[in-house]
Amino acid sequence: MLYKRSRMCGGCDYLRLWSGFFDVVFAIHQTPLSQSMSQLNVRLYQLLKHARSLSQTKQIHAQIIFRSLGGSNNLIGELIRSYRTHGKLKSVRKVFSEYPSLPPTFLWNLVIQAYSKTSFTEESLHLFKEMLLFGGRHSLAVPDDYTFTFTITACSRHRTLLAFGQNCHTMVIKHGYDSDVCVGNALVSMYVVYSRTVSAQKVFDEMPQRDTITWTSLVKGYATNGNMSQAEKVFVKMPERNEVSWAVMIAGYVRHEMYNHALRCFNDMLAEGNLEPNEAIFVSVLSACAHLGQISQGKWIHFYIDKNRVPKSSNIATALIDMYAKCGKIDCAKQVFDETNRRDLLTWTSLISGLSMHGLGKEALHMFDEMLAKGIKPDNITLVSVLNACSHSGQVEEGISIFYNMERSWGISPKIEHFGCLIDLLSRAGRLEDAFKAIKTMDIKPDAVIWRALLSACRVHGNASLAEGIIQHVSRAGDGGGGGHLLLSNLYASLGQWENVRRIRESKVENGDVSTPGCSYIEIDGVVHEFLAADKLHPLIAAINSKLNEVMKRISLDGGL
DNA sequence: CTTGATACTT
Repeated sequence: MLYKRSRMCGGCDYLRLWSGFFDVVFAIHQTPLSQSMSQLNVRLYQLLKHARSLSQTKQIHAQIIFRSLGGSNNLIGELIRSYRTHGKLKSVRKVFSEYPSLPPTFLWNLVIQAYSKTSFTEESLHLFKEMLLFGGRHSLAVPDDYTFTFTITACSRHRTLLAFGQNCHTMVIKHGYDSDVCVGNALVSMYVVYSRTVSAQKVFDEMPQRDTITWTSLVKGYATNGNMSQAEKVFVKMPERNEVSWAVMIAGYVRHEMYNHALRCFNDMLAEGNLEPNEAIFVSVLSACAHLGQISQGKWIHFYIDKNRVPKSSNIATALIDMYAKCGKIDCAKQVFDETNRRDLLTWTSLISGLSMHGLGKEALHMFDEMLAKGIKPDNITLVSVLNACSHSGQVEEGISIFYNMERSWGISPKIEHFGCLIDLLSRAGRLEDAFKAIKTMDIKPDAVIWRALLSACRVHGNASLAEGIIQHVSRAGDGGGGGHLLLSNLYASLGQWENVRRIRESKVENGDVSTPGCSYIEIDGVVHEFLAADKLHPLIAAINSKLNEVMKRISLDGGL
């Protein structure tokens, strides 16, 4: 039976393993059972450690049961670990519950860890509580430093378990495990997840020993919950940095929209020359290039990736496609997509979004159909791009149909951004009344983006009376929250009521409500140009504006607006 | 006998 099943599991590496099985069977037949037990144990343990497939794990499991080895800690532990790596939590649980006596701490730890890495983190904590009950009576199952590492990690995965994590922290101190580096690291990163930077810093300060992970976790804390200059202060004090430390800094700059800093940090890392950038770093840096329109740096990174044979994971491909598309090189984006072997949802989505960004709506929809044909289900981000594509290529009916079938076709309920796309779609097509009606029947509260889409269409189509109606509707609905001022002032601006615009702008300044102006970048011949909304600072602003006017004129001639 | 902690954007 063993022979047949292992032949079925296939693959090249199984041969070596199969000869292992053969040795085991051979050994069993050669020597008396009593003498072969410990050898058998060692052999099965080795086999489990190198098992490559679920089927192999199951075969060894069968041998463990068959040879009555169910009480060997090392075998059961390795079995649990193996089932966990295959995502078979039910099997993990079964092996654990079939342990012949009260499981020792080591096995509790493995099961708690197995759940802590999944979305069932509560189960880790449930097991931990159960363990505490047993541990009170049996010294066999008392939690140790590993147990706390796993439970604290579990608390950081789920966003609602701060109190439980704090209880663990108390127990850690009581048992004296707070001097353990890994426990301390788990605590620091847990407090970071819950934005408790002060607590994270306190744990950090009180740790008797720290390693690179401790320092990196603290840097991450300041980079996500504080500002980058605080993160920098910790970063420069670090005794040693690894790839993750740099990744945390670069991603922090990107999160804070400090794209130039991100690129500088990346170059600093390369200048030190002792570490190779990894996938996370490439993804962040490419995102910075995309935001800055820094095509030259982006191309250089692409070249670097190819030259160093960095595997083109779907994440890297996605970042490259996005970078090229945002830098205006849609052909390069397409080429990267064509060269990517393992396309997933993200790769497809970034291409569709890039095509749509470039006004190639028909092509975007075509790619969307191809994606569906490959059996890939879209997510809400894909659908935003697809709806935008419809909007930009005038495929109104197609867009409406996609919008109203989102729920039924893919189980995605329309969110505010999808409504925004729908309103944009209808507005651009001149169906202003339909758009207004759709907004009024929405079950989500419309935001400024949505009103702005409709209003700018009112302006384009010269429909002042509808704009008036919208103003009345908005002030009746009392939509003052977030961007309300801006919205109202845009409303009046679109009606040409400049007195009202001025009144709102002034009250905004009095309230100290200063919004940062929109900003965009483009790189031409190696020079990055920066433009702010209503820019007057660029040296060539007069020439740029006259060109812009010319473009706008030609658009209105061709587009028949 | 044997289990640990840090990273990515759209």
